[in-house]
Amino acid sequence: MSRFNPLKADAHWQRIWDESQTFAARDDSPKPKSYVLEMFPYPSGRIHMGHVRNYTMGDVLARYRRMKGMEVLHPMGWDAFGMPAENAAMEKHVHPGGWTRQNIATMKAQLKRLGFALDWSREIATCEPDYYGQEQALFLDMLAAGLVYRRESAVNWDPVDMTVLANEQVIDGRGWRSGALVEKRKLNQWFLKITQFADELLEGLKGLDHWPDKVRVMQENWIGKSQGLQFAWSLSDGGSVEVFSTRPDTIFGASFIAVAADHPIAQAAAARDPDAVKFIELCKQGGTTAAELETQEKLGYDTGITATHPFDPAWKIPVYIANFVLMEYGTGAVFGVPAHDQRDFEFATKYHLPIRRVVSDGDKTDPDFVDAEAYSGPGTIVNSHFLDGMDVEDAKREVIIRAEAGGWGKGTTVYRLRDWGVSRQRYWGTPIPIVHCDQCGAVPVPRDQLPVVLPEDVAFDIPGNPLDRHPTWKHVDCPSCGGKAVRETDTLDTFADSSWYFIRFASQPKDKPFDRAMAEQWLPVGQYIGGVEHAILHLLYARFWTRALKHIGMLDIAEPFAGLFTQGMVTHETYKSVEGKWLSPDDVRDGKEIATGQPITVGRTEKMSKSKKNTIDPEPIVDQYGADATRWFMLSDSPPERDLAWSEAGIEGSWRFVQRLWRLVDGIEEGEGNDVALDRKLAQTIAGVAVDIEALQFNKAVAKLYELVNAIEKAKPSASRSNAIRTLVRLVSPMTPHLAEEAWAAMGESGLVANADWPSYDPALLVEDEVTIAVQVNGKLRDTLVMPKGSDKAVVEAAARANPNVLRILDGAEPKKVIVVPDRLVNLVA
RNA sequence: GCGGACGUGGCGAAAUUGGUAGACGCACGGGACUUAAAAUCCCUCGCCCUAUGGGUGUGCGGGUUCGAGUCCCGCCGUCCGCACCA
Repeated sequence: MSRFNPLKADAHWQRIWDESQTFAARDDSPKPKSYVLEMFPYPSGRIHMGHVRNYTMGDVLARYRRMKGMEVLHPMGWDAFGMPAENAAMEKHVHPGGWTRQNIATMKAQLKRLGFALDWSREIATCEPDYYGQEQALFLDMLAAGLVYRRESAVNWDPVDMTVLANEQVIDGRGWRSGALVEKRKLNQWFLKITQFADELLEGLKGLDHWPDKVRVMQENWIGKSQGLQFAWSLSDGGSVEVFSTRPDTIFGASFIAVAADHPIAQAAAARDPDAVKFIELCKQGGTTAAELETQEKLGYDTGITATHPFDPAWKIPVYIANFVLMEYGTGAVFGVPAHDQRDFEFATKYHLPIRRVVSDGDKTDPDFVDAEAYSGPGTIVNSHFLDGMDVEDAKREVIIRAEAGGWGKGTTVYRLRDWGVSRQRYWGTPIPIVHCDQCGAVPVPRDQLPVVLPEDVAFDIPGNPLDRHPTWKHVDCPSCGGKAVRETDTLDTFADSSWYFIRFASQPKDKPFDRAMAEQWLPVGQYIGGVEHAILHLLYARFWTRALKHIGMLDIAEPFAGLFTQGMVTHETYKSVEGKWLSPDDVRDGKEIATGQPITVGRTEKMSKSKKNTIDPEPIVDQYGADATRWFMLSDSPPERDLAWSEAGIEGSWRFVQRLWRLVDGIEEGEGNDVALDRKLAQTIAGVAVDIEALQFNKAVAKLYELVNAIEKAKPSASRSNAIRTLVRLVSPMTPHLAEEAWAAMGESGLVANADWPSYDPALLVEDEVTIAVQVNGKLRDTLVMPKGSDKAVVEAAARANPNVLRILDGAEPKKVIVVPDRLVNLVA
């Protein structure tokens, strides 16, 4: 009996798939279309296990859908712009383009070795002018439609990466890539008007039934919609201050106004009062991490100004500068209602401001609020003149109506979402197709001059943007007046590149970003698979970009990804030497460090990372075990949304299974006669595996296939058995495609198993004719009965009563009650 | 603090949505084959006990039910996201 040799088989079948263009998606196919997409990789150098897991899942689905008769678009490309290329350029003195293209070549070869059913004819790399040039065209389309603007703004400046970051890219006050503390700077920046779509993006989430709730909630929170009243208080210095509140119903509980440290009122106070300056400085020192915010005291500085209550000219409250008010949110000023907001409560307690109850808490209606913390729940409005007796929601409406009627306020919706700042002071990105002219201002590059190509001759010996200091590149004539002008030297945030690549996969004409009809044939992506780390950034930007294109009338697709699946990480044990240094799995054998023979300590199983040295390079694994065993392991054991712990034993197990499959095929004996039990098992497996793959529950599909293999191995030769083996080859082909092709050919089947149909079965076989019925006494299992399916209740009850175990336990007693669940169980209650 | 997910053998996990808990895999142990090893095959495998049986068992404490991993109430713990959001 032979062994399956992946070294030979993998390359052989990969070449055949390649040559016959097996997985090229046909645009003109009459079959129903299906778009399966995994998040395209950044070409960092080599693929890692996370890629293998991600792409294996998508591949199984793509291959399965092909077998089910669908025309599947399953493309691959490269998110090829970005900073690591520039860092490599600085460290290793290579060109970012050369470095990136070399990485792409390496990683493409690695992906090919895993036998993914990808349509490589549609491969795109975002760093090539035929891609980013079309992106520049889209940028200009958005500009023309008023979705792009430029303004000076305080931006998040990453001093290590020397570039601006979007709000989404600042995590706990630090750059998402560099981890450096982000500074505020004023710069002229290009913005995309994502806020114009805030409500659409929020509402659209409701229809995304095939997205994880977690991701929908995260996006919902990020968009952060609040409805309330924006209104003005007139001030004792003759001015006024605009505040925003979601609780206008508590307006009669106001006891102070608080403004942000960089609010104009604070600035004005600073101009006349040195103590105010000191306080503002203090505010700016405050940290922004979770822990710091939690412990940070609410501090205020009384400006001496008072504000007049809009409903009572005689009612004055003080105006404070406060460290907890953010200039970026709402109007940068709030009115404080200590009784019904915990933050205001703490502030009022510290500065001895009145705490007035205006919402009843159960029976408590007393205006003197003496509770230990603020009450923010529902209730009836009290101590509030004309609002008394209303519930909170009615009172909100009433105050808004009166404010609007009185002309001093307006019902408003405020979003946390900010416009998307896309300017990056980097070289390795899509050049922003704009020319700055002293006479004409910012002028779009004419369409016939696109793409604006990145110059190749750049140097990275000093920090900063090489485009900015390039001797010639930026100096051009103004497209409008012909006078001397300079190019925009900022490039687009690379998240722009990944915001529409899935459209370009569906349609990639030379002369435009995409063909509308062609793109609409494939879109939306039916199943998108990737890491949860993109839950906000990439997925929100892509949703926005798609809606922007719809708004412009370029594409009639509202949501780009109908189905989303976020897969778990691949993890591995961590090891430390006696000296406490991280050790790679390669340095460890039998609990000892190979180099020193010293015992090692096994740490937590964690996400594979270079810093903890617990990575496993997929390539040697594929060398040793082949693509199929590697793929099989990626699908086994752990549910795909959870983490998968890589282990030597696990991959060995997968390897054994691949060989077991091969032995079945290799040792196939044509038998006579039917084995109905095996026929049933086969039918159940065909049906069950299909359900599991469709639900992306690969671990369950794997378990069912093991069961079938166990059953076939135990079965005696019969026509059923040889049929089961032939069918098994098709069932495993999405997971272990090389072995399946090899087996398919060995069994004398024609064509490729990749083009075979998913097996069918007789539905009658799914119906068991015998069932095992549990026999319980007082809810405890005492025995089981095997009976014909659909047996009469009375018959089943009689059989249960006659059961020796039951007789012994009942000991002659008559059951008080008998529950018979047809085909499931009998419970005798004594 | 807010939001979300989760908690089942030594480990990864399953359990048709209230009906035989632990399918399937990994590991461990025993055996067969072999001069030996590898490979392969067979058996055992939640825990406890007086063992062809019985008790107990799905983070903890209650509850509903003939019957709870699943439903309800109250806790504890782990992970993830957001956060002075007005």
